[in-house]
Amino acid sequence: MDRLSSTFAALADPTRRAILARLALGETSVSEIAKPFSMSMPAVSKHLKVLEGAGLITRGRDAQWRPCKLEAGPLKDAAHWIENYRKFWEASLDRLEEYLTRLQSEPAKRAAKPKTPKAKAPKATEKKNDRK
Amino acid sequence: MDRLSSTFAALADPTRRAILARLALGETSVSEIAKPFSMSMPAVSKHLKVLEGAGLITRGRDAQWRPCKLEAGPLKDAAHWIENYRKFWEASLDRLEEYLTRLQSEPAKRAAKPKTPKAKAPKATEKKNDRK
DNA sequence: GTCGTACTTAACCGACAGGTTATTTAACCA
DNA sequence: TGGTTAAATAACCTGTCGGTTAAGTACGAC
Repeated sequence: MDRLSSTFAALADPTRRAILARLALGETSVSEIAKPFSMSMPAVSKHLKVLEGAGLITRGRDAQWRPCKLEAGPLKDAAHWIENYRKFWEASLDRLEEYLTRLQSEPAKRAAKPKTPKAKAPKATEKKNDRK
Repeated sequence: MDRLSSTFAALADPTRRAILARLALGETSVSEIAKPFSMSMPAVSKHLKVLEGAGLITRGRDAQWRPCKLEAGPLKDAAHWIENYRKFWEASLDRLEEYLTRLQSEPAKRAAKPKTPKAKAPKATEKKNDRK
């Protein structure tokens, strides 16, 4: 699997995101990581393996402990990929603001014709509404 | 599934990322989206369903066509989540730069003792190296 | 109507993800 | 040497993913 895919796949699990959040506070052992979760050690171990496979953590050795450490490199690439779409969500916000502004500047439209006979359709305030 | 998880899960597939890239160029039909891929229409349809489920696209209706449109809102949340880890990868880069700078400023160290007897270990340039 | 086009849904399949329990490895301690 | 703790691995189970083919639906055109 390519790097970006395995990064996103690793981030798709809330348990793994929580583990990363914990590791952001500092390097720590597996059992310490496992504590907040109601699942077996092997399950946590598997999650760590996924994170390690994605390059998001590295594991050292300290006696019988295997300290895990956050490695945010892949996150940088993921952020960079997403960044290419920034203009789209910013454009959406612009459209929302424009819409709200228009609502404020002409508030009479809807109240003006309160009882058009047989007008069941809601006057199509938005262009098209195909949603069910 | 929570929003962030389904967003990352949707992004974990290269086909779906390619679809998003195509939609960034503009709204288009399903068969148009399917063209670059060597897979059946139902497969593409499933990918679109995943993207729609994650809120990354919306679908309209134009006769028998179902135009797909990029909705980058969830990407914004994903970017925001990742952003919390920016300091970590920036810290890594700082460490790398520091390392490279140190290498340049003292280049004699390694060349100075070319044949220390039995010194197999590479003089531990880094503080601790638990890496395998 | 019925024909063709665009697309979705249904049913199926192999592979993998996420969890379990039981066993094994690795290291410290006495 | 044997015992304890930390963690990984093995074997297994179930559900979901990504793909298939075949059938169904929605729409425009004739």
